[in-house]
Amino acid sequence: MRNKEIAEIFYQIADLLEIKGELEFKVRAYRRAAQRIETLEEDIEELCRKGKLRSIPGIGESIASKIKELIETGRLEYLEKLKREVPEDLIRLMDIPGVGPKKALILYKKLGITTVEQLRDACKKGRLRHLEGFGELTERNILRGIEMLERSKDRFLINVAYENGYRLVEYLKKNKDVLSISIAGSLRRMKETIGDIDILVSSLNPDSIMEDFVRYPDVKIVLAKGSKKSSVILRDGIQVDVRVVKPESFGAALQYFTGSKEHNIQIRNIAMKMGLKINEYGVFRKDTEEYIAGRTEEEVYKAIGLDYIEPELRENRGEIELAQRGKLPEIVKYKEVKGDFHIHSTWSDGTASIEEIARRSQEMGYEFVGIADHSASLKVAHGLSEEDLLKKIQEIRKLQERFDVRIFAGTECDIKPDGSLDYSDKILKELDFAYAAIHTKFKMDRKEMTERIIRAMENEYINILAHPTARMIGKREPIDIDLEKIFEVARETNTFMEINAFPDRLDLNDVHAKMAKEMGVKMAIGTDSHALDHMRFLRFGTAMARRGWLEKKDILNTYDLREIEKAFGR
DNA sequence: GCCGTTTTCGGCCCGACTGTTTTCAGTCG
Repeated sequence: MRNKEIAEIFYQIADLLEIKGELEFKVRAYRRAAQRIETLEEDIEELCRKGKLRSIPGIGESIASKIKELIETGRLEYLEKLKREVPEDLIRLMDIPGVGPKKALILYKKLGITTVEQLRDACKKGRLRHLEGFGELTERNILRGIEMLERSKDRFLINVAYENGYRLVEYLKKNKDVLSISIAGSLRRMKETIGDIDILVSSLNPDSIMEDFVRYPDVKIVLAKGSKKSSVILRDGIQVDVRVVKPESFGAALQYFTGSKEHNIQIRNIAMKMGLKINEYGVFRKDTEEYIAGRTEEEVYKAIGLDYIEPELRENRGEIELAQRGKLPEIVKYKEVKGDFHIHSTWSDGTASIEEIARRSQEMGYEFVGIADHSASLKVAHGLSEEDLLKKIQEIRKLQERFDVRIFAGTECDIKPDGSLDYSDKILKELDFAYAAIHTKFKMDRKEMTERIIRAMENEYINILAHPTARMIGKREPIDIDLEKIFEVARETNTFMEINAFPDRLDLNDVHAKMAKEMGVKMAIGTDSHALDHMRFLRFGTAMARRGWLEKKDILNTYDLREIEKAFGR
């Protein structure tokens, strides 16, 4: 059984226990264990065999024996028993915003409701309003919640959240009562997908901020409006929460609302052991309630003896321990990424000419730009014949005379099912660099697919493996490959792994990038732009690199031109 | 259910908003 499957089962147990009204901390213990398992790097079956389950924090005697039972028998009597007591379907009701364990249980006990459909029907017929703790408004809210759930099943891609978030920040900044303002939450941490947007403001006049916020032209529905917190849904369907705090609490609140939750729990534990208390208003002495810090985040971290931790690192993946010892990595800065390797032009399926791309690159302050169009066999994307590729190289050489930005002539060469390449060595050699990429036959078995990719990487003219797992967020599962093996070969052959910055790819992702770095593999960021407008996605690739703890030296895009040319080895 | 530099028992992060109440439970993050 995979880690994720086992984690799912413990999440399920937590939900069922919660509906049953079990002790809150027991529920939390199961959730914590599930989360640990989900984010575990080692294979849980392996740990189980070695009898090391108990070494996972949050897993004690009881949960360890349940894991063992699951792995050995494929089922869990405890879960079966729970399901006999509480209908499994009730869990789904808790997905509806506004319905928690208590309401779910009442709905089941009083009206026999177990499914979302039944609940929708009961709301429409006005059957909920007579229940204790429910009213007509509750019915309407639940109906709206169901609608929203169905509409927003998927989280939002980072670019959607990023653009909406920063546009709104610019709008709010015009209010003269805004003293400081920042994005918080998962968007500030630059997670690959975003549930909702959090914005934090410091002001002495919160009502003025909230008035402006709910009047923002893109607001579709106002969900809540108070002087400390308000929530709306924007036209794009994404929810935005704005919170207003006093200036002396801004840093503490920013730290609190940036999360992640797991990171903050750790932070609070450290504070607790020091006799301190951290909440969104500041750091306080536990006994006297004396205010110690809170105006800036730096202050908050310093108060508990930690170096400042960049938002992208705040996932409780070991950053706190390193911050305590002053050993945090110096992660790559956004401005250190000096160009983009992966841009499609009108020669294949891009919408901009090479000249336009070069001009835009210069405007963006790039030192280099890589043009990487599709290869011949990818007919749907107008892949270039070898003949046309030579013409394209000529065009680039000519354009180069008129531009300061270095234009690298490249390709995104298809890897055929047998691992051979779409272009001959003779023509690959003429280019400045070459990507290899999988665009066909995604469903090969693990061994075959891994060998296919390795064979391509072993070609001396291939420099970068494009979007290594080929996943598309919300659309396509990653291909089945042995990443560890691929990273080993990458290190041996000096092949760079791409961090594809296109918002629905983000491939390698943060976890894979971290793993690659730890194995000594270098990476290259590319946007996979098919239009000039896509070129600003570069930031999302850098974000994945930062989330993967990558430093400047790990990323080809930060090298000097000489070093890049040397790395390409032509 | 888990855990331990104050604890093998008694804590476990904690506050805001909503809708229902008429002082608070439920939900959320």
